[in-house]
Amino acid sequence: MYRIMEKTEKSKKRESYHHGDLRAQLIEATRVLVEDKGPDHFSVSEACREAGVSTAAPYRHFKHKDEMLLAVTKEGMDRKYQRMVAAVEQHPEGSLERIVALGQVYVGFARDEPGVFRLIFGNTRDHKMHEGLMEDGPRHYGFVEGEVAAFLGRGGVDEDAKERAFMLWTFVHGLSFLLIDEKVSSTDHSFDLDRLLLQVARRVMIDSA
Amino acid sequence: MYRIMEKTEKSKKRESYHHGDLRAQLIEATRVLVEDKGPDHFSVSEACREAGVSTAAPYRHFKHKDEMLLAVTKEGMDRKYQRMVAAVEQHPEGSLERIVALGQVYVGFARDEPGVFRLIFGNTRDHKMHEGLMEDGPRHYGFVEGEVAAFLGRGGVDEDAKERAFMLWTFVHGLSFLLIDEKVSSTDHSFDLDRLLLQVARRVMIDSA
DNA sequence: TCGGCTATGTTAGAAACTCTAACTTTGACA
DNA sequence: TGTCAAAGTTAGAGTTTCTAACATAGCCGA
Repeated sequence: MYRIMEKTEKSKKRESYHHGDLRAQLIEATRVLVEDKGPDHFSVSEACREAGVSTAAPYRHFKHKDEMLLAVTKEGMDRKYQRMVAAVEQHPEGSLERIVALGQVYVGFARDEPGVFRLIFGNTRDHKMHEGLMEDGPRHYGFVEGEVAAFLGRGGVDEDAKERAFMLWTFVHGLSFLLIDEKVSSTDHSFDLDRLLLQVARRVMIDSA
Repeated sequence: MYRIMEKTEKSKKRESYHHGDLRAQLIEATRVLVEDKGPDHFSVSEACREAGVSTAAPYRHFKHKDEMLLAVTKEGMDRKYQRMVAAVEQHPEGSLERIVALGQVYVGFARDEPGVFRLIFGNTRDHKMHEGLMEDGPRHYGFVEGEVAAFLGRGGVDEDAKERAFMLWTFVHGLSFLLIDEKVSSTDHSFDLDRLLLQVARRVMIDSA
């Protein structure tokens, strides 16, 4: 699991009245708690205890609890996107490996940070409240569609490319949740993630429309 | 959305001290609230208001809040399973239509009862607390594997059948969540569920291993 | 250097929620 | 008919989110 271990100089017991870095530290505390207890068992109070401030302090930085979660969500989406871009760059343009790599990052992120993954893709009605969050999803997905179209050798993203991209998304999305919800044991000897991703990528990307 | 409208004779304002049907009525109230507000915004107090009893009353029937949700979960799984069996029976044995029908029920259930669907497949660590709930999942999934094997014309469920069944599950699972989480708009003119399910069923079930 | 403004802390407390304890009612059954 | 247990009730402890009113201090202009 993803952990940031570097602690700011004021991480424990500050001596000044003002904290100096509270907003960032609250977001980080929130992220850790979300991973530890799950998004629905996260409490503001606990984050405050963690950061060593009163329970009223966060409300100088966030309108309400959900805004803290949204901050973590946003930050998580950015991180996930960066991983996707980095993964793709390691393979030649238009190759199937790029597609597979995208799937690996998707599932990998879910397993590394299930809490944040849930925030990103779970019940997301309140994403609308966050500035820019609603735009990130389609933009990131557009990137995937572009890769799919590139593999197919099309000029642009046509209907067929969209459909195939959607099948792939659906697949890795479902797989991610089944894994983090422990509906399927990844330790099962017959479970081979890379093989499975390759299988699916082939079945979806190759042959007739 | 699924609604039970029949009201028991004591549904509103009972005159007797004892309720008579509280357990069942609380489960039903819980189910409705879970659909209306989502599983994580459900509160025992509200269910009590709904049923017209004090907030302490449920604790005669359930150990804690989660046990009420588990009851709804269990009941939902049973209902989902029945729908699956019923759907399959409408098509000839070993036909691809049976496979597609299973997918339709899966996604259909998610759309009809997103709240309960989330309970069944969401963060399910506490399913262990419920007697029998942990066994239901594998049993229902075994049924699907059987159908897949039947289509393939195998004697039993071999490794290949298992892998294909898993791909299908993963797909409909992901699709369900993307739909109920509004990551993809089902009203999009290019979105055709039946077509998509058939596409995927073909790609997964037909041709080389 | 000083005075004040504003950002960012604090404490106190309201309202909601989960769950327990102790009490009450009532149906069932010996 | 009398008693017990099941299943309600009220009271309240402890936690939570969030607001209001107050406190501190960093910064900035005179």
